[in-house]
Amino acid sequence: MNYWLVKTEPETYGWDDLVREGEGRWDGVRNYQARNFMKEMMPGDIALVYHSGKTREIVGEAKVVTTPYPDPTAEEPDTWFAVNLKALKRWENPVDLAFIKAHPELSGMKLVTNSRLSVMPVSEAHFILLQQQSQKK
DNA sequence: GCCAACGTTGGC
DNA sequence: GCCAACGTTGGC
Repeated sequence: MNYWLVKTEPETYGWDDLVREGEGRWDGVRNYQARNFMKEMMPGDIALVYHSGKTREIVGEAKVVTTPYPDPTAEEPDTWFAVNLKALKRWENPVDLAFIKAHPELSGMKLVTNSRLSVMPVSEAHFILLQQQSQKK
């Protein structure tokens, strides 16, 4: 079981859209590095959902429910991939980018060191820390 | 709105 | 294969 972080602009497709759809297709990734990570996803993996743009924060956890499959929205569907995600839990207290940057434990996250990557692995240690933070008042 | 960082494209 | 030009992402 692996942990991931996926980024999205909530104006385009965000947490609320995922909740509304129940199971949503995470598509549109057009970056090779992100694509390569996505291809490693397995059903049962957990993906943190991060909103970029006006607010910059991890808003909740979703579960990967399919293996990666060709992205139907791509012109070359053999090149790009999608997975389906199911919203698991909205975080009571979203963890924002400023917090992550300010904490030495977390400041090595790819979210900080490679700010343009839209799909990235998250270590279990980081995941646990982030989850604990989201449960604090 | 600006700009830094990064990725891609295309001329040579 | 190099690199300048350009486009995009995303934080500020």
